[in-house]
Amino acid sequence: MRSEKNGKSAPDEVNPRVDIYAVAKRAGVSPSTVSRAINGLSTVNRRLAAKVWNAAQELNYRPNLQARSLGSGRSRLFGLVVTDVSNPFFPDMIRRFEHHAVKRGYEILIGSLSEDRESIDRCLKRMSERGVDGIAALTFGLHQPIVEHLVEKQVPIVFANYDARLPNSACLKVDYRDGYRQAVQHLGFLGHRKIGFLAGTLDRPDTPAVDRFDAFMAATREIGVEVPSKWIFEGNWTLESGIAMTEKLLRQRDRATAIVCTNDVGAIGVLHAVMNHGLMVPDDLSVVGFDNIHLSDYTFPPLTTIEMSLDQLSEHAIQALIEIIEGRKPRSPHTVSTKLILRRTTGVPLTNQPSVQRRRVRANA
Amino acid sequence: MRSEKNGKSAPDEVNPRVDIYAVAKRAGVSPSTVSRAINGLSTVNRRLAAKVWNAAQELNYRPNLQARSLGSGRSRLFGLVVTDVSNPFFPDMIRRFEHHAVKRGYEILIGSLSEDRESIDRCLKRMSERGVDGIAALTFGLHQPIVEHLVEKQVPIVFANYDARLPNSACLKVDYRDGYRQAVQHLGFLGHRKIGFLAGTLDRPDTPAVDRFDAFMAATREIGVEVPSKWIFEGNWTLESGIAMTEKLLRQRDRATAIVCTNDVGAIGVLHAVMNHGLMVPDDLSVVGFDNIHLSDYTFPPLTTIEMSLDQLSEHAIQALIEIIEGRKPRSPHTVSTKLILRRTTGVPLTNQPSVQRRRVRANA
DNA sequence: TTGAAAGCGCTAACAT
DNA sequence: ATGTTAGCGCTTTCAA
Repeated sequence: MRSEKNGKSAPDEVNPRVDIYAVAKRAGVSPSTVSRAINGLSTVNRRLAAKVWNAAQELNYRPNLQARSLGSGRSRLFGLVVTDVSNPFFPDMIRRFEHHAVKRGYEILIGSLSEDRESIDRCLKRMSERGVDGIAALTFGLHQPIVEHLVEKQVPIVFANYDARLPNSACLKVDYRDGYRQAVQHLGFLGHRKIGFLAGTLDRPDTPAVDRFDAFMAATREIGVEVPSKWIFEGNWTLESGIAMTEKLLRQRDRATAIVCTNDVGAIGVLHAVMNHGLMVPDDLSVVGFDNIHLSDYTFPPLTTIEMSLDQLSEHAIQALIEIIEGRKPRSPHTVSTKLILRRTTGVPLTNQPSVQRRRVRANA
Repeated sequence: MRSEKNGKSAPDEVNPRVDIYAVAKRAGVSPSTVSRAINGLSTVNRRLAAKVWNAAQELNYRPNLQARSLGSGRSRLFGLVVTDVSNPFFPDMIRRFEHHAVKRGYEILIGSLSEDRESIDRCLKRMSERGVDGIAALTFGLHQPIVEHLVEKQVPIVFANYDARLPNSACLKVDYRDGYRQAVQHLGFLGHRKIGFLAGTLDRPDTPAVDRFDAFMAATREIGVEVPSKWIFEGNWTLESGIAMTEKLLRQRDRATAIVCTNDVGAIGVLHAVMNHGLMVPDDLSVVGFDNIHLSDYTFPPLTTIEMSLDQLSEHAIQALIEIIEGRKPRSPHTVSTKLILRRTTGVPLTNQPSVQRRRVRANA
């Protein structure tokens, strides 16, 4: 017998509790019928269902989702695990994911991982205590420790570009190949034959850095363009490494006329370095990014880049999770498409014609 | 009698359910004692508490937070309501908020609002069904409809720069004055007397656009600088309006030598427009942004801007919410500090000396 | 200080 | 198709 629970204010005569019993009473049916009607079970007589809906409306009934979870064993909560790199690309992903989750009736819990084991444990523990129905690990790396942590649990999980080979898991496949193919063919079409690449850290397999690099190499091979190793610059995803690597590029005697990047932030570093040298993009160097982060539309000049569909990524992740939950075998890897976004950082190669610079600046207006 | 609930797999002999009863049994105490020990109630005998903790450890006990919520009436969930403008500043805020919430043992539910009434209703409904313990409305505007929606509920809520005068509400005060004072004094120190302002939409009161504008005007007044209305440009927060307003500025015969902005995105528009005209920042025009969004460090040149502490904002919001929940009267408006971040877009005014342009570009390297 | 037991609001197995 | 009822795992009152 509690007179007043800590949190919610206690119901009284003036403000009686509105639960399924109240609704049931008003609709003249049993609580289970209310539950069934509210949840849209098809086994409910249409007329009764209508009465329930009316009663609920009149009483301004709001289901208590906590209770629902406890009763059903399903929380309608998904965990979204991302890495804590200050990558401007993640926030967008979070928003899209949130959006699609809500559309499907789910809420999401966000977990940011750093590299250390402890942050992973804490995050996964949090999720499990809240009873998430599934986890989307869009970490692009860090798969192994997550898998280890989850191997005994039964919670459904979906990875990006990583096949965990776990019972309740699914794998999303981002089509890097197609994106880089579009970019490289575009450069080839403009007349570039000397194309470089700004890579991320390539020291570990199964990372997006490696996947993207491979995709680029495959694409150049396809159009018969050779990429000597001196034009492959291993950076680390940061603006700074983009700048540093570009300095290196600009110092080379036989330099590439275009550079394709692993990510937009690195590409922006390239832009800075080129400007700092008093050279122009795209005349002196064409550059292509990857991610199509919000700000890539705001660079000077606006960055040509490859976009992966964050909407598809989120939708498919959620779809896959729901399929697992409902016991349907997720059909073949969901694939996430990519496409080239043409802006102003690619053009025909004009090496050794520095005199056009000023004119070009104005032409951009 | 259920043989197996839909969601969680049923416990069996090999994998028995680990709940407080299991822990109680192992520790040789009652379930209530376990509950009390786990929740750190001080009324528990230290030795018993230790036994409980051990038992919990050994069984790898994880509390079920759904059940906890249902029992206690507190969900340990906060709603974070933001506006859906594609403002690069919100993602950062979400991250910081998330971080601090988790530190305090809360999870957050994100809701993005558009202007329309329906999205507000949907969002607030979502939050109330999940039983959030409080809501932080960091919408910077849109206060009124939210208040209307919440006026009958008792859920604690905190606004930014808006005093709702609701029973369970608190107000965070962002110190715009100080930030713009620092910016204006910095410009004054550099020798600027002709300072313009790029405003947001000023059509409604109680918006950050107005607050920031007022702060700027107060600051110029303080140092005895007059700002004629022709140097006040009303934009709408976007890059495009930043560009358009700058075109206008550059066309004026007697033009300002510096422009202070309502936000970074607008300021970046200014940067673009200036470059498009073949002019240089800061020589031809100094510019100051506001927000210190991630990308403002990546512009060319890197943007001098005013930062408001997102950490303080989140921490204070959560603090205020917790104070309300615990019945303590939140002490006077929590204030959020701002500070000028000096980068490369401000310098001494060099109007009518366009010849320095090229040199300057290189000097930035 | 500790234990027993009655809820919290809902779902789902079982019976009808 | 609908009703009855026993939980879901925890908190908290009340009694000891």
